[in-house]
Amino acid sequence: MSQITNKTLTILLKTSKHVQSYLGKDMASYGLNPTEFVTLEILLNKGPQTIQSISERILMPNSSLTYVIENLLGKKLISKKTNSKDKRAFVIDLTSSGKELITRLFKRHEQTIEELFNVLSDEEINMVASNLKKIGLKAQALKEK
Amino acid sequence: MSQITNKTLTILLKTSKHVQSYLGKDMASYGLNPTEFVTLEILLNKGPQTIQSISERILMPNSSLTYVIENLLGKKLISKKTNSKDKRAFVIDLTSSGKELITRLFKRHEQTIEELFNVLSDEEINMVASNLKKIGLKAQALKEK
DNA sequence: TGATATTATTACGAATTCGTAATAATGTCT
DNA sequence: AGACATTATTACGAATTCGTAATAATATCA
Repeated sequence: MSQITNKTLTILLKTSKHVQSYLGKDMASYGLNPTEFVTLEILLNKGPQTIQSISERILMPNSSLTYVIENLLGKKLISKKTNSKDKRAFVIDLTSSGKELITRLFKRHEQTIEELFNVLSDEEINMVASNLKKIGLKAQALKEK
Repeated sequence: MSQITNKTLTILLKTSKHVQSYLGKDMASYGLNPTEFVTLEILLNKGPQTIQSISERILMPNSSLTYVIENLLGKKLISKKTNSKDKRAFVIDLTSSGKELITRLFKRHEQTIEELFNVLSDEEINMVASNLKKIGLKAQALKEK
């Protein structure tokens, strides 16, 4: 039993690395690194967010995210405004050029992902997703205890 | 269609992060970081290796691996000897204390992984492994072209 | 043998991520 | 209001990883 779990773990981590490496290369051709890309993607699909909220979504400490936010601000792709409701937090949002960029790139990105997953049937994709999700939740639970 | 692939991609990357984070915490309690651990694991299970060979197995540039090797040498867990057959390459091997350590830790590590995967049946684990492998190979192929 | 390509390693600067502590605003409870 | 906990952010040093170029030994081949 431990043979297959260890092997599966290795495959999981390697696959993830290969995929990240491939997508990273794609994103680099847009002038963005993977973290910058997902940050913009979240702002596009989920709307304006606080830094804290983004950091939870992408599983990155907010101290690290600061660096990403600064770069995106430097590129004028996002804005950072004070929130009248809660003066502790800033609200991050896409600028118009940021929105234009990520909208365009996200379409290309989706095609890239489709190409990646077309080695599997829809049913297989769903099964992989649900099983991976179980493992992810277990890992999360184990870590916190 | 693109909905499920994008969602599955997110799950894959998140799961991988959760798992790495959990295992990383476990390894840190042994005084090793994940890269150091897998390096020792490879030496244990695959025998003595050149730096080049290790770097290919763990998908890390050898320029990065140098840093890892230096740390492991500093901890006296590995040795680095010249190879009479090919004077370009050094051969990395476990020291006796390194072998003792990784043998002990690997047993604990296997139990940890089993606990992680026991949310799935053996059949499901095998299915996840084979499907992920297909995606990994596709990503690798796409990246190289 | 001499020229050239290949392989393995190293050097090194830069990018990225992390962890811990400090700061400021807010919420809670008496 | 005052004491205390919580939340969001920032500061900052350190760890880790990457990419590119340089070096040295070896292999190949005319």
